[in-house]
Amino acid sequence: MVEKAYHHGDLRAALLAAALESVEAGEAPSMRAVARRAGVSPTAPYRHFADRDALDSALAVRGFDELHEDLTAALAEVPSSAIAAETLGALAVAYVDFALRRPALFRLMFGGACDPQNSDRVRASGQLHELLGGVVARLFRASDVSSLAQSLWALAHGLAFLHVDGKLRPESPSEVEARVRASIAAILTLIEGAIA
Amino acid sequence: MVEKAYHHGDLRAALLAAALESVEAGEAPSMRAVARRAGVSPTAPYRHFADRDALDSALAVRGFDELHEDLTAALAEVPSSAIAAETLGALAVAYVDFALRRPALFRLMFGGACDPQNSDRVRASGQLHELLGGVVARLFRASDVSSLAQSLWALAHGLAFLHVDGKLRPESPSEVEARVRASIAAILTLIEGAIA
DNA sequence: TGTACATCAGTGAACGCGCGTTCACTGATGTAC
DNA sequence: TGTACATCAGTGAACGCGCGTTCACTGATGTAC
Repeated sequence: MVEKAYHHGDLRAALLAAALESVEAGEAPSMRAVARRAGVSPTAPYRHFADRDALDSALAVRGFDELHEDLTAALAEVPSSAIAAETLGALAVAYVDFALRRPALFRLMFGGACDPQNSDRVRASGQLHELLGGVVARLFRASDVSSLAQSLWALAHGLAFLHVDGKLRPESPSEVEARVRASIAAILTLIEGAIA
Repeated sequence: MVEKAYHHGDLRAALLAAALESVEAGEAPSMRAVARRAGVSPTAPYRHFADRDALDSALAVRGFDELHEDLTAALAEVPSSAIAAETLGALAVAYVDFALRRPALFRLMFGGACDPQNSDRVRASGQLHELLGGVVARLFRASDVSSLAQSLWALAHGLAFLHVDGKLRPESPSEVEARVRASIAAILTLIEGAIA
């Protein structure tokens, strides 16, 4: 699986991949565990990540980037003539879907345990802010757009977390998917009714 | 601070209190750390908790119980003539408030890391389900109440988590409080408009 | 094309740490007579 | 009330573990001449 050579080629990428496997397997992505998984000596990661925190941050950044891509892709599939509910629904579904596909990564991104100073991380999560804020601003010309954007993000975020944590009635993946859509529809329909 | 005596009196309670301090201080509530904080030998906790997991679960149960109390209290202060938005707003504010006052406990409760089999824990989080479901059922006579309840819970939960994780623009505690109210109001007003 | 050397990526031994958990123990408490 | 004894809560030494991190190292790569 791992190309064995003294110089690995792209160990940094391999380590990140290993860390992702680690984290999705429910293990903490420790420096040593990640090195082990990548088939490399325990201290090799230090050539690519200053310390444990840097590894965590790099993982989180990757998560934010992927989530951003997913949301962008979801947005691209919505026809520009779509009403707000359709657009927001698509975004929310993509958001929850990401969390369900990558539960541990999602938790790591939002777990808050690791340092919020890391600049890449700030940038990556900032992109999310912009994307969401932009969409809401485009859809609603209300005065307090930021508060509405916050609420909508929170709705998707809460659905994601509750499902990831299994705090809702246990269901099969496809049922979960359907339920999420139903929940989103429930609120979005009400909102649409008020706006239209 | 700690009454020094061979027989402690209520070491279990003291350990739980120490664990809460631990967790709110940002440390992991390890068996040893908790014992240390309670001024007791490293193995004393084993008289009261089978293992590390039992400690975690006990903490989570306590968290769920406290949150349930907070929500019940918030509900009691809402006049019975209140419209849905007022009732739900009060609940959501109490929910977010709990998360902000006890961020680490909140994360522990919903972090999902520890075992979901624990029966006390299932009971404690079940009580939350009932409370929320009951309120929503009372307020709305809609057909799919469970999906709506889920959405509303998710909204509060998402707001709580985003604030706890500092994913929203950093703000002073009082500003956070105001913003939460504003966000809730933003959506609830729309819902009210659709229903009234 | 060939050699000398600097650079750099990965090694492996070693450190000290806090952890969870076990064990045989001991001191305090409470109950039976 | 007083003594004997069972019960139980807390002790402290000890174990093995994986971790983060350091260090001096070595083998591969690439560049200058």
